[in-house]
Amino acid sequence: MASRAKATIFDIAREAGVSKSTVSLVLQGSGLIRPETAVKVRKAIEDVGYVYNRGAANLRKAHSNVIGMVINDLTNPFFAELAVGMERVFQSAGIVPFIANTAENPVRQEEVLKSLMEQGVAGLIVSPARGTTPAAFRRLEMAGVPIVFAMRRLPESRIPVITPDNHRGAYLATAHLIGKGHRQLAFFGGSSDLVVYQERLGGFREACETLGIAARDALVVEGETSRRGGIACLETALAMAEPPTAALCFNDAVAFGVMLALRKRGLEPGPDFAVVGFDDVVEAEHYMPALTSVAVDTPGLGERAAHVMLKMIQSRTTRAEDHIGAVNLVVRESCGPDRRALNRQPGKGGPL
Amino acid sequence: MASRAKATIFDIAREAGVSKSTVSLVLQGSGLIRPETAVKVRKAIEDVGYVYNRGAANLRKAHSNVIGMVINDLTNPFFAELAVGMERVFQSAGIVPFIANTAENPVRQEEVLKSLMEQGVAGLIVSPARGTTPAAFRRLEMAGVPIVFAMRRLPESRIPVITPDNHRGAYLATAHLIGKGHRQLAFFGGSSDLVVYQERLGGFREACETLGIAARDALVVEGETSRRGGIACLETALAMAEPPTAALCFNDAVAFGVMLALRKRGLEPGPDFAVVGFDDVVEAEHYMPALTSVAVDTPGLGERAAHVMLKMIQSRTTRAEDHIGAVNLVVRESCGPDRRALNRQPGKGGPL
DNA sequence: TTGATTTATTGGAACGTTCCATTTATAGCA
DNA sequence: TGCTATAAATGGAACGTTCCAATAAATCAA
Repeated sequence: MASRAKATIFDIAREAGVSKSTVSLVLQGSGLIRPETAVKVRKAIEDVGYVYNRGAANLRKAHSNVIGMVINDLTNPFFAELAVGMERVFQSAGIVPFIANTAENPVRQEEVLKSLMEQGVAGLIVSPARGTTPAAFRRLEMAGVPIVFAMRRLPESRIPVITPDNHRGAYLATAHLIGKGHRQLAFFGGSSDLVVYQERLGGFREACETLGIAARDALVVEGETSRRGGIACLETALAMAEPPTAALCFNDAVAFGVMLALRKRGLEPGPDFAVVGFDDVVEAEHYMPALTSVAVDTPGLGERAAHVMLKMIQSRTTRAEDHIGAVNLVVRESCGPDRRALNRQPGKGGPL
Repeated sequence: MASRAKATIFDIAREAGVSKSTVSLVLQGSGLIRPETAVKVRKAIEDVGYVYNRGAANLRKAHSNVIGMVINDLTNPFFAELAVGMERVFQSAGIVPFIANTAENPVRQEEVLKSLMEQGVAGLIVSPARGTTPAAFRRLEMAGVPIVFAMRRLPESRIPVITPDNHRGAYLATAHLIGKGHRQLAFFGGSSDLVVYQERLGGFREACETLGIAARDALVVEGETSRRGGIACLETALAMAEPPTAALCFNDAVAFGVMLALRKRGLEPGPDFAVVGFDDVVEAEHYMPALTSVAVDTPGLGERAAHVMLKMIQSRTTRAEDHIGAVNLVVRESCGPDRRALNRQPGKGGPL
């Protein structure tokens, strides 16, 4: 049974009493071969325990069907959701995407990209690691490999991008906070080396300006994009002379951290301090209290990215349009009105 | 610059004025070539924008350096942690593991496995999808591909397994609950088609028997292994005539769901109903209240699995020993003593 | 100087496919 | 029956590497 040397189409050919070419045709489902012959060959394939050697085939065909997905942080459930969306569409196209993690490390990313290239990928969907330079993709671009960026863009690069409307999302969330009566706002987490950060912060700032919040009342605290970062941000903010009463967080992880830190101080997220997240990961809904967050339809973006990729491969081009995904604010329990605002106008009513 | 046809070692050879064989030697870092020649060749490699064709090489060498990781649920942060651990060791071995997701679907798993085989993987680390039959791996085994199962085992299979000591973990957790004075215990979530479930449930049962809990006071509620499953389990349990006062959950996700459902009913996890999780994912510590859970050192298991894999590849064997990882109970805030027990013996003291 | 050794380099065959150009078999038609 | 048109099957070359055996160049011993 356990034949030592692996079987090739020649073995199948001998077994079935046909030529290697016939076997190859059968393997590719060509309509040129007689049905009975095909049956015979397929039986032989089973019998010898054949496994197709895609490497050898690619050598001749010059294009694989491997699509790589390069992700900067597998640990963030957000990216898992993205991956799931992509897989849905690739699966129905009969292709299996391979995922590789760069752990937010540009050096590691270089290795991953190199490995994927050597493997002869047909295309790449990438959420670039922080600090990536456009040079990292020059090789790929020269080789004509289709690439699409998901969720993150590089400062100056002509590679197509699929991303949510970060600016608008931040604007919506901030407007909501202001509408609740908050006048001292904060933006928590993230740092300016991320384009996404600039976009979200931009939306926050624009909302503040447009809706009459003085610049000095819009506090910006940079920090890690994690629970821990959120905790740190809140500590910093509450230590100030005129602390904010509400915060828009760079992402949900930061928001969770903020809520945690509030609780630790005996404050209740929502009534005592309003917090809004960004991304609306599944946990947001299940948190206590449930987190108000900007929903970006992550799996949907994954699907989009996959479709664009498929189209690029099919039309053998390396260019495509950017896609800016719609966002919407999902209001839950984590942001009540400003208490002081309520005191000022006692008749103004309840939480909604 | 953007040469249409991709460069081969022949192009390099021409550029550098040497033979293809010399180029090949340089590529492999052979000590046989004169340093100056090597330099010349390496320059040519840069100049022509060469990318190594691993497929072609494997055709000759018959063993790739690709290792695949097949995961049943990318969405569960638990598996991301496992992946991270593995990547640590593979990275230092200079190899890039490719991750593929089966979404707990045996059919999808079949496709993934097939694709990986065709790609000529050197080895596979697999957390099999629920309902996998040993037959799914026969092909791989016949081909002599080293396989390691991580976290889950198949009922009857000689493939080596890396798994935490589920039985012991469940025993410890249950004993802890009983030590707190609980007499009506429940086991929430999971279903018996999972070997892991049987192991954990086994530990629970053994602790109950050994420590004097009657079988009729040990309630078992099967359910999804997710937050939602946890919510459902709690509802079911509390609807009973003599509801439990504490539960060991199949995993942390179930535990989170249980805590959520408790809160929804106005009960406080810990004081009103003790809950213990399993796996100790990072969120457990950050939850409110922090979840008591059985820590299994997931990244450590990932590292173990990777090491075993490397060793198998190196010694070209397909056999290895199982590894049962140590576990320990991390006590946090989610399980107080049974209130009724306190009432019975008021002097018995505080939560610990 | 010559032959024996060592050091660097090279050509050719092989790996397992695909695809093109042929060949062979089958059927259709006058 | 012979001839063409169609269908089915085939052999050979090519894809980009690696590895072995062989050659060429440099060094050494006598």
